[in-house]
Amino acid sequence: MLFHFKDKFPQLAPYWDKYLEFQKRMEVPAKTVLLEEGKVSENYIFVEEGCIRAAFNDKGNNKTVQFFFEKEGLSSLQSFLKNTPSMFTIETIEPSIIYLLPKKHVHELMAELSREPGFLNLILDVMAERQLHYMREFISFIRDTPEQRYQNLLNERPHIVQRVPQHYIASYLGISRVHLSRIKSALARKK
Amino acid sequence: MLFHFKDKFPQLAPYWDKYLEFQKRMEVPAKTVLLEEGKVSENYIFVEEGCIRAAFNDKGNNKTVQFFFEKEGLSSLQSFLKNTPSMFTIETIEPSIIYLLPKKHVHELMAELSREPGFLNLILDVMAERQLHYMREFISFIRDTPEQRYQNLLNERPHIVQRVPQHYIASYLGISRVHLSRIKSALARKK
DNA sequence: AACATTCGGTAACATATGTTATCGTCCGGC
DNA sequence: GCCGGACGATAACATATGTTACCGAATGTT
Repeated sequence: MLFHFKDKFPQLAPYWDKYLEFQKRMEVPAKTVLLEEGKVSENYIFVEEGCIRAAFNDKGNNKTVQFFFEKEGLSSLQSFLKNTPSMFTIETIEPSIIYLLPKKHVHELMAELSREPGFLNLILDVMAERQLHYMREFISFIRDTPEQRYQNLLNERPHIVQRVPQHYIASYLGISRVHLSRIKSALARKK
Repeated sequence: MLFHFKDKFPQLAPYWDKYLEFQKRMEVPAKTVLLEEGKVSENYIFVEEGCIRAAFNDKGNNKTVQFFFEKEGLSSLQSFLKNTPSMFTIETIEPSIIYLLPKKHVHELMAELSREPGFLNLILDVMAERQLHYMREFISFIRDTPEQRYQNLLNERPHIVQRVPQHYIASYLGISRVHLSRIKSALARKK
């Protein structure tokens, strides 16, 4: 949740620079596991270049729940905040350049920021936005058919469809890869 | 998100009592609309007695997304925090006793609390928990069949199945009322 | 160049789910 | 006590979706 602040609240920029030195830069190939399901998250991850997915194992099937691209930050929030085993594996999709900021420094940074006036509203905002994100995903399952969900993806986040292998997208949409393929050819025929 | 604190963090109790006088007590019959979809949320709602649902309109169909019971508090978070039109209608299911705390006082209360040490971590915790809630709902759609989702509901939140009319539950599970009825009779046959 | 691996398309079949319609029960208002 | 509406079960049929299996293209490895 941290580096989202950087773009949105430039007035806090000095803090980021101060913590730059603690970040570890890594250049990794595709399919590199950054955090394994069941282990405790130790780093906040910032994507400089490339793309990453969060997934979990369901009776032998690997199911993707979220995608991250350049300039986005992520952590397994629940694991990171509460020191519990992560529900997800975090894995690169493309060869990527990432920065890791150890949990210890994240907490220091948070402590410093909390003294800044307006920080409470800031964090409320950021957390509310995240909450909204998952709520929208949830509602979309109640409201939309898989075909509609795929179209939403095409309209709202086309970069995902362009850069992510199709079978990851299928599990993210909650359907089989065969059915996603069917949906695509049905859409192509309509035009 | 406010009155969750009351049970979990008794050390903050004085604050609640102080704001008691600003709350408006209401005794309402079933199917009373407390907030209409499209309008801006003006009150934080606390359920003293009874039960409430949040729902939205989808092409003429009414779809329920969440249930609330006694001693729970709620608001249409996004509408409440950002003064935007609510995505949901909030409506009683049973005859209920509720307390309304106007937004103005909620903000005052938050401002006071933010001076309390440890409040930041507290609110981070509460927000993270809410986020987790919606994330789990979302993941359940990716992972589970409707039948499994119904069983989860039975196991984890049986009070919902007991007190809420079945067609509300069907839309909450993302299926038709007919199919939920089928699932129930299939389960009954298994035993 | 041969080869394995990953990825996506398609077909055929089985199963899950939606839609519409009908019926019976329960419950509140009159 | 009668009536209408809300609720839930069931059937019959249509459609959506999963599963398995096979093919071909692209890519990386040796």
